[in-house]
Amino acid sequence: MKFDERHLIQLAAVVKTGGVTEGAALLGLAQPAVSRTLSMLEKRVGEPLFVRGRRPLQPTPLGLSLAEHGLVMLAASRKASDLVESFRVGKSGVVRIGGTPFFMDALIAGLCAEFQASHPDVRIDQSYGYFPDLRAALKADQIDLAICPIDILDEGSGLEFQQILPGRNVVACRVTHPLLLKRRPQPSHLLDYPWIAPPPGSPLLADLRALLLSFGATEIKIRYSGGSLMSVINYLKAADALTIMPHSVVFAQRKEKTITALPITIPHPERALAILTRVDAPHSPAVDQFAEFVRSGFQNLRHLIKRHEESVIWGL
Amino acid sequence: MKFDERHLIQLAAVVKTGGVTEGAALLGLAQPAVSRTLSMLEKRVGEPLFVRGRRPLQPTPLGLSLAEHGLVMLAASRKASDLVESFRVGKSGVVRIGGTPFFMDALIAGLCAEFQASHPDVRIDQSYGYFPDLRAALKADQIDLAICPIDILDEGSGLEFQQILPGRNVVACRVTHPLLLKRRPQPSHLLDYPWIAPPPGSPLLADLRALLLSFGATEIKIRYSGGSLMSVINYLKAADALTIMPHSVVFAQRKEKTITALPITIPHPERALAILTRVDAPHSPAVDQFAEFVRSGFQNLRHLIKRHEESVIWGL
DNA sequence: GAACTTCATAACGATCTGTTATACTGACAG
DNA sequence: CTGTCAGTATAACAGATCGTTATGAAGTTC
Repeated sequence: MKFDERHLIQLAAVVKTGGVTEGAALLGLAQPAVSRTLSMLEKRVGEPLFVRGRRPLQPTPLGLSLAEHGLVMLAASRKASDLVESFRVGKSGVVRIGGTPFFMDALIAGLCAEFQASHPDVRIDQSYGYFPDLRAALKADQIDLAICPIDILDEGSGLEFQQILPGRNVVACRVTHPLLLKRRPQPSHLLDYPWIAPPPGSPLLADLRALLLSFGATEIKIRYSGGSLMSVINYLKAADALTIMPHSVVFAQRKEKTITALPITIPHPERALAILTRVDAPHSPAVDQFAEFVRSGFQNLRHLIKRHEESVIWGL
Repeated sequence: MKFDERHLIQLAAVVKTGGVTEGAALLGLAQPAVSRTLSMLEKRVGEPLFVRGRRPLQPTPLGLSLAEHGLVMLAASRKASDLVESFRVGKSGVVRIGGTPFFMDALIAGLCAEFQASHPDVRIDQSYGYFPDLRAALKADQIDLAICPIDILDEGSGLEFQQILPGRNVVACRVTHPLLLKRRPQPSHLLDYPWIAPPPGSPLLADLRALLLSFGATEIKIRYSGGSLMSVINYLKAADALTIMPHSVVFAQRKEKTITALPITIPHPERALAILTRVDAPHSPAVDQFAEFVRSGFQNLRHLIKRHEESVIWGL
């Protein structure tokens, strides 16, 4: 006995509403269509599904049981419809993002949480990597979106770059670092302290090498490397070490009052934080929504940084 | 976005099996039918449901989510089919039985349990009543089956009677009753003990009156009445009282060694225990199965009683 | 018992389904 | 690189089914 699922749904509607006419209305059908379905079902099943001549229409036990299954289908069908609707406006789906560890940990994770306040049914799968990996992952359709610093000369055939934050590095240290007591710390002083190197593969690592060499270091004294942001921060909290970090990452930690940036200007890398997407990516509303959210989030961040620095200047 | 449920089921089958061809086979369809459904779905939804050119066919997140709903429907559909199959052979459904209290309590309840060992999905709704109520309940389609003693002259227009046990009453007492010590108790002795009367409405009540009067009682000394079987048994356990009961009911209690029948013959009532059904009752396999089970159960009981009495005689 | 509501049936056009036949595409081997 | 192979998409068609309107039958209510 194989059923047409639609028939069971019609049965369920009739049982639920207690009448053929009402059941038909519930499904947006004309009454005779449903009536015919019921007759057909009873003939196929060979058992009465309703007690005839009773109003409100009373189902037999078998009719009732069958209707329950129909109701399950009706609910599933409705859910499927809702799913597509919410997917269309970006309210459901999956967003697979990849990015460099520091940015992800310091900035993106929090943004994800904020995003899901308004998009609770969007799942976010996060992964880590540096530009070459991320580019490959994008092209292999393993991620929808990459957030990473790119050199202005990086070529991304088939990729779209959207710059969201200018590249700007600072030297980070704990808030009790002795160098912060000097009115105008000199680059040469920096070489007196142990250094933490960013993980291999990070563009920051190259920045650090260039920086230290420009300060006249003959050899680079690395005490610790390879840790994630949390490791680096915890290390910094416990020692007068120094490291190089994107300004925005240090800025995002300002509330914690554990690390800060030395008031010393170092060269801008020719680089910018960007959102990378495939130009031929399959359209996904949730991804679009998330990307837009990240863009506006970083725009706010830029303003915050600007105001923060102005207040510091005025505060001087 | 309204879906044809069948389409979602086809989608689910394809996702589940990992291929259009296999999915079609799972549903007993040709491959092009399913292929067309998928194209149509993608066009309607406006989003890709599968990553093209991948084998095994890989669904997009949206495709996967939709397929899950389809799977729910497929499962519900299968369950509905199974339900009808099991209903057809009487393995599921509802059986509404009514009967006289003593028989129901002593014999039928246990039979119900035995029946459900082989028919676990059949629900049994039990209610109590005497012949007039049961006949009315049958005609009003409130019960499917009545089990009660009927007078041979009861007319049951529109009802079918199936006799399952001849009428035979005994005088019941506790196993320690003093009358059991007498070799051949005389009817007159019976009047020396207090009597329990069956509930009003029970045909046993009339039997009791007739019996006592035939023994020469001028007035009927009733000490207790109206209780269910359990009450009567518990009363009997605690006093040297007597009562009248169907032999089968006393017999069913033999294992308990609490009550027994006095070895004294009393007149057969012109009555028999029967299964009553409406002749125009809607066909219900579960009811048929149950009725057949009850019939065979009582046939066994008859044999048991016969063998038991033979052994008692040989034992003498 | 009359008015009213609800359900069943009939007839019909449009749609959709499932089929077979066939062309296309990606995967794999030599 | 190319031929083969399995799997998928497309085309065309016959038949079933759906949903509709119109109308008759049955039941409920006052």
